[in-house]
Amino acid sequence: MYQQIADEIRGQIVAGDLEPGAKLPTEAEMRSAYDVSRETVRKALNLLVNEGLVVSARPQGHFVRRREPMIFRPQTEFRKRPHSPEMDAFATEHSAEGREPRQVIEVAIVEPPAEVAKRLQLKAGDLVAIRKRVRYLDGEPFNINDSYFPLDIVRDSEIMRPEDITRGANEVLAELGYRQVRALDELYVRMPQPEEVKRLELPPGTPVGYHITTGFTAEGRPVRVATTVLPGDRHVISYERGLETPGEEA
Amino acid sequence: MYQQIADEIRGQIVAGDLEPGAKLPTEAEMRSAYDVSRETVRKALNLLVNEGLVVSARPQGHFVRRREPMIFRPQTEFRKRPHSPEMDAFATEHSAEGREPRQVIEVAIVEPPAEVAKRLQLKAGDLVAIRKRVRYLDGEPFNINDSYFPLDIVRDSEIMRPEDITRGANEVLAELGYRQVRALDELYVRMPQPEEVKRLELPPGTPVGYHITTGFTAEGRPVRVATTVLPGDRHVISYERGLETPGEEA
DNA sequence: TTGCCCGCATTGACTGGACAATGGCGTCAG
DNA sequence: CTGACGCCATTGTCCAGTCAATGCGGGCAA
Repeated sequence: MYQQIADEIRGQIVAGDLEPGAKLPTEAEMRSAYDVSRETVRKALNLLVNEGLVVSARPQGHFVRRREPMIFRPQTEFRKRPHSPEMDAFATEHSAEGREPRQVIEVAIVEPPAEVAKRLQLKAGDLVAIRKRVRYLDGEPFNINDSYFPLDIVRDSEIMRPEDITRGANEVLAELGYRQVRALDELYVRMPQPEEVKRLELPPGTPVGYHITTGFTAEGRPVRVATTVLPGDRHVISYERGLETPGEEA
Repeated sequence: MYQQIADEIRGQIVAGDLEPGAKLPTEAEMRSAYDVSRETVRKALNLLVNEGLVVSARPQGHFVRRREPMIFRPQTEFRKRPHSPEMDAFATEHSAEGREPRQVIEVAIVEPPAEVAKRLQLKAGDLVAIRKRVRYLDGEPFNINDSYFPLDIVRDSEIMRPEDITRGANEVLAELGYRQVRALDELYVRMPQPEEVKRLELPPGTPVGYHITTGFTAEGRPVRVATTVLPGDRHVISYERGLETPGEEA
């Protein structure tokens, strides 16, 4: 029965009868409209909230959720910065859309999590340098980006300083003799962990993409692992590929 | 308070104290353990269900959710089939992992949805051929893959027949004179629509990746749009890239 | 031994009620 | 006119209880 209520409202949302930002009837109104108890109405609303269609703003009511994703291009991070050299890759990508970027950088030396150690082919006890970044757009948290480097190759380099690296960390790695020529990308789709919910201020019903890039040198050594947590409501992941002709084999 | 209960159980799950498949305490047990009402316990469980950590099997109880993703490689769909030619790209990719693939194909001529028409650069009223596929693995639905082709270039071709195309629809397109040399991939992360929940038998708390590929010929004409709905609990999206050196510009 | 049926534990759905928290808005005082 | 205060509509949290649905497993009959 609460499913039916949810279905009806969901229908109005997808049909456009209720536009993004529109206010839904209050619980009391729906209660009398459908002649059910308040808890039943709330269950219907809870469904829609968990589907990411509705947000609740106490005590204003429930509203149809707005959605304005930005474009995330993993490839762009490796292109030459076309414009203002004082902006890093992130700023360049998004400032064009008229929003103000900002990022908070933290640097540390840690034992890497297992999934990172595996991809960097480290032995137990090996340490890594980690650059943790939370990126903001117009003051709102946008994504979390953590880059891991084997400690022995970045020790004392610019990468250890908690400041923007204008020309990109990848260029610094190249200057150190570890130019990346190949990357393996993996993407998981899942619900966020509570810590991610807090750091990214995610409303309920917001899944995230968890993107892991491993960068390799020409010799095949992995020298960088970057993980990005991408809130689904703020991102489109986009990339371009050339296609192999079916005659050749990789 | 129900948050605290959820936190505690979540902690046990991520710490590994509760292994995948393990049975949680019953609602009654938790009710007396925490000395709260049943509704409060259920609210905590509902949180975990929507986070994708727990599934409920009535009337057996609640269980820690299992997760065994398969690897999805958009690039592989363009490689020459290395092994058994009677399997299409999908079967080849997954049969190696010892599971039995199957797919149901449907072909139709329709007016394309707006997001497809836009990518195929069609005029209003232009029709497309659509190949709708639901793919199964070991009898379980795995993903939904719909491919759209401009009707004028595939009319009367093999693509209109609702059967497996062993050598791949892309090869057929190439034989028709429309070899694709470039593709644009977009990926959205969102919660599934009710229809997708039904077709893919998605448990609550399962987000999906919505993958749209547009294939272009050397002349720059889009000749194929493929959309794939990828349940987050069954997929890892994976691809490899060569990296441009920062000296050159794309 | 085999097969059927029913009980029972467990979760799902719904009700009615109570109190708390929040933020806007109107009112009132300075 | 301005600022502070308090009302109030609305959602959040929690409780106690009732009945329904489900599937396993034990008991009973053939």
